[in-house]
Amino acid sequence: MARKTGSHSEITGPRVRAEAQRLFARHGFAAVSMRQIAAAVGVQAGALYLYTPDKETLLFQLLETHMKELLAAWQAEPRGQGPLEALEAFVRFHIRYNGERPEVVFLSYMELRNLGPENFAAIEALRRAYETELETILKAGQAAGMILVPDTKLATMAIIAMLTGVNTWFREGGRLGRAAVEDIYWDMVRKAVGA
Amino acid sequence: MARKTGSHSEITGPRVRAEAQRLFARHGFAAVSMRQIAAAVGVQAGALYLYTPDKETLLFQLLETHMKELLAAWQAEPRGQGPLEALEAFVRFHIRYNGERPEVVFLSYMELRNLGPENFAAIEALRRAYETELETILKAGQAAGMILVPDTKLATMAIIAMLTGVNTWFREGGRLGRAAVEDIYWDMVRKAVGA
DNA sequence: GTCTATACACCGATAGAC
DNA sequence: GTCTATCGGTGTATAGAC
Repeated sequence: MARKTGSHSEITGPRVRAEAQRLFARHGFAAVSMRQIAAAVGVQAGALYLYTPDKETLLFQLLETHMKELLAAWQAEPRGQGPLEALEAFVRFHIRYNGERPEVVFLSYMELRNLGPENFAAIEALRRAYETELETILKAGQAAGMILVPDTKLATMAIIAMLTGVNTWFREGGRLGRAAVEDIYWDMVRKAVGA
Repeated sequence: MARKTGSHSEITGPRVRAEAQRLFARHGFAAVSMRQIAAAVGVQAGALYLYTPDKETLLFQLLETHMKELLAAWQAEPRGQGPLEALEAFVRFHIRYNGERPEVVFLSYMELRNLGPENFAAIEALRRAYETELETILKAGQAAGMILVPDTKLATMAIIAMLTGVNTWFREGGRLGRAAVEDIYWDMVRKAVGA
């Protein structure tokens, strides 16, 4: 039975976050009003404040959830024994995982400046933790003589930028499928680190 | 003699663009008001409309000017004879040129969605022209057997993403100087394309 | 839990005086 | 060329009814 009003807390909360994510990604955080989010959810603007104390916190929770899930997913990702296998796993994981959720990945790179200092620092710390995962692999490979890069920190940043860039041009149904893109990027990364 | 009012057209126009660029880069296009820009310039909000028909056009002109200057600067850049020398010139040029104007480069990547369809298309065309410059080099190198990449288009996107990413972490006075960064990235790019 | 109504500030853009 | 004043609209967030 449809009804216009009533208790929907368990449904509305996730819907608010989903619509906010979609709209923020599409138009930008500052360009989206709470009224627009409410309209997309199908409630009045005031009702949003049952689920978030304010607009910035809504953004922060989207980003924090994403970063924590990203780290957890990488921890759970199967990877081989050596540094080279780990590097290949990272490359394929990053392309695949980010490719599956372009909206929130986009937000994570574009809307950090709309966070206050504490919230910003919290997301930055999670991002650094993720970068450290890759740098640790590169250092191990370097130590084992299986990788040769001039600087592991710069190689880390270069590889992540390169992989994240896939989201800016990849389109489902385009010339290349996801698997082919993974293969090609792994080939370039492997060569770039002298493996 | 200082005076509060008078004719300053030749000075105010550039100042409006400079302050808009600074504020847009710092806070985001949608988050900056015309009143803020006016205050930074030292005029009243209404006076801005002597220099731009509206806010979006102000953004567009910043981006268009930047992209045209980027293309012109690359055309004027000295480069060697072969594809490998041209690739090295491109890598070093991109890092150096973008590193010198981080604000407008940031805008060019972040604020495209605030343009209307025609303005968006115009900037996209300029960006594609720049990407084509690199892809042409890669194709020539591939044809000459001096470069081996699985896909020149993907290699183009990967290299540009990787190089542009430098701006996200590079800080003047950090561990590495600009020249060292150029050297390191050129080393990684050279290896990535199998040269 | 959601609604209606609203407080209060700010928005982009324009008109007309000087 | 710049100012002051202002239009019509929208912003986030809250109060109180149900």
